[in-house]
Amino acid sequence: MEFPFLNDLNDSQREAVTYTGGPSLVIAGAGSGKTRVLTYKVAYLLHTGMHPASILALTFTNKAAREMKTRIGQMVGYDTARYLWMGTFHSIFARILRTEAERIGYTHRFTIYDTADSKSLVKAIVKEMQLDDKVYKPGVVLGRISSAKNSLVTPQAYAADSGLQQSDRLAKVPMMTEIYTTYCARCKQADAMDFDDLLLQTNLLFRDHPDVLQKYQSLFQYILVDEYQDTNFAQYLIVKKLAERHEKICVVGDDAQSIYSFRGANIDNILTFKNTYPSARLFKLEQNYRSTQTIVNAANSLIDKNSAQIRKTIFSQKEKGEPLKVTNLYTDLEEGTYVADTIRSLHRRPGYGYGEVAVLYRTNSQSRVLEEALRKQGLPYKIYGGLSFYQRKEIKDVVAYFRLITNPNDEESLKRVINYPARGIGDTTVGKLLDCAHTHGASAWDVLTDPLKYNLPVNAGTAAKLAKFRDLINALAAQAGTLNAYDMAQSVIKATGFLADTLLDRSPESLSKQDNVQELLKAIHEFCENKAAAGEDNAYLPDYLAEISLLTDQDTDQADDADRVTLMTVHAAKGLEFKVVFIVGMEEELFPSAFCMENERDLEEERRLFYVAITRAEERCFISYARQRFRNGKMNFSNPSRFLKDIDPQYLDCPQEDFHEPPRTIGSWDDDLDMERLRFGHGSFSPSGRQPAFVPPPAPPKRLTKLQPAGGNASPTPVAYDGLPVGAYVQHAIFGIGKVIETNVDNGNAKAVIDFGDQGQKTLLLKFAKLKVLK
DNA sequence: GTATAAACACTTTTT
DNA sequence: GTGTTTATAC
Repeated sequence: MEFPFLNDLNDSQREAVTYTGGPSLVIAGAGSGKTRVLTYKVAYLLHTGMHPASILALTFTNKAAREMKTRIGQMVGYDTARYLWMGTFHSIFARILRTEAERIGYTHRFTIYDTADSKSLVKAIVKEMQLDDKVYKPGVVLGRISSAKNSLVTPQAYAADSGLQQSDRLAKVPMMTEIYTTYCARCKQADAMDFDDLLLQTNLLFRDHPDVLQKYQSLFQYILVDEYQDTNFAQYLIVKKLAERHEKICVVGDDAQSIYSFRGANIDNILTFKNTYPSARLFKLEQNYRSTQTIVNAANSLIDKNSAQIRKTIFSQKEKGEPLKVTNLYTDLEEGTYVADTIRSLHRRPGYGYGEVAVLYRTNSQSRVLEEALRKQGLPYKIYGGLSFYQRKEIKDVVAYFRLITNPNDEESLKRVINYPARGIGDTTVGKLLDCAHTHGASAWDVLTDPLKYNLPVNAGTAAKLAKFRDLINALAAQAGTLNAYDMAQSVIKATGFLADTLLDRSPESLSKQDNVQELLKAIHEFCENKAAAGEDNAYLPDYLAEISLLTDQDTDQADDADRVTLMTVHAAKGLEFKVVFIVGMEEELFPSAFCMENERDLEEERRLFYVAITRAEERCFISYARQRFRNGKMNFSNPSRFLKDIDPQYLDCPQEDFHEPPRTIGSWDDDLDMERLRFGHGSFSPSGRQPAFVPPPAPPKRLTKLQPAGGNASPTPVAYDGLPVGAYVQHAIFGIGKVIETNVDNGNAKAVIDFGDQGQKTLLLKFAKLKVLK
């Protein structure tokens, strides 16, 4: 029987889908139908008679896996699709690790530490070792541990590596080896793996247990990897080992969209795929179905400035489209107003619903001003990023109980809940407990189980409190084998006193906590029902935990189909598309980020990030930058991003200035003037969205002639106005060009009467008006 | 052992 | 400007 779906594909897509002879690399340009190729390829493999359980398809997000699974299910039937090994790297290998856990000294119920747990553990270790946590910053230390794990460097290897040792000495953190060693020992003691362990331990498992490797090698007849440009060394090696036998592997990705190197992703994996698999075929998907020709061409001209890449010619056959509009604003606040105004004006046209619009920024902190600007004008929006559901304190607390019940050795969970709700077990006692455990090489739970054996130095009252807590957890653990996850969850929040504690007060925070916990219970209920519906007997607490510990905010987004503007970071936007895209904050030290400007490699990644941002747009792309911006509580002055110069100007619409002007010096006279303009100018110029959307913003301050002395301290001294002679021509942002009729000082404020021709005569306060004097 | 205030630090973050 | 952590008093 002929595979019925081939007609849905273009030539290059079809070639990529039907080639199953050996390793293949599919370079999928932005918007070129990458997911389509992956899903069709899986369907095609099934069509050729391959069993679903012998296909391994790896993605980076649960969402991607879920969507692909759904689409394949629609093509070949859910009863087939459900047997596919399709999921994130982490979830697939967590599953394999649970099966094989005993081989590497873990139990199948091991806990997965999230980043907060890992950080807390590092912090505790640094403190115990009496090191300065200003020097050994937990985040930095964890980063080094994470890179080590992603490069498959175990603590022993770390100690033996002179390069790493020297690097640590240079970074003034010579105790890294000891911290790393202790960190791993503690995780093991707690029967816990962090995110990186899921990949590292899989590698160790395959390295040290050839029979296990062989088992999975023969199980997986075909391996597919999505977003291959984002794989790190640990992922690369797992895939390589698994594929070693049949070399039936297809990886899909786009080197131009590699933006996760800070998480260990190595772009070389995709760039040098041919070295790993010399017989590999290369397929390029170069037709972009998403964006206008102008957007595609602009993005091409940008990415062309990068040196490390696989050359390709992305093209679009859609309409030519409008140029990318670049806009210069004075301040971040005005940028917000500009975005809101433009969205509103677009929205008046049919086909431009709010849901078609996204505002993308480099850092989450930029969202505030934008949010306020949109809210001020009553525009509906949704923000991605920030605290996810599972990172909220109350949820983490409840989940910590679940974790502790499932795995009492889970020290991070124990620390979290042993005194929450308050049971009179304070820091001192917990400190003694942990200290005692660590000196005896036991887990905290071991000590709790038999305090006398370990000589825990506490008085009788404290000992009783500890015993009570221990009995509570034990009692719940005993129930966990018989009750399903939902019944258990209810039992937990009652028995632990959690419910009573949150119900106690009626403060708004407490009410919101209750809501969130109810939400959690609802989710657990759904989980149990789904399992029951599928006829599976794995709806117990550990099963639920195994599922959620690898879930993140991306997965919890409510089916929110309300028509809202989307606000998110460029990173979060990867893989998405919008009719209209705003890219804001295109400024030096922000985009590219100040942290990425030192070496060319990082800079190229930032350029790819900009590329990702532009290629999210289907029809219109608006790029803006501000001259000054609040950052970290301070006002900062900035220059336009160097990346703006990388785009071929023929695709841009930027009338008001070129961004080739030399860098401005901070604290110059101009900037003082700017500060003044910001403070006063704002109220008169960005009122409630009166400004028409496409009015060119005021000219850059650089070209301003002095209109008033830099008496910025707002003293009541009369302000001179000798810089503005009667008869001079000036330009105003809204009224246009006008002639000065007269100037005067009224109540210490310099004023000018200006004739704007058909706009009429206006009396303007010079300190409010942004006037450009024309020569 | 717990509640307050000052001190602090702050890119991006698929898991 | 915001949220988190640590120091201090209760």
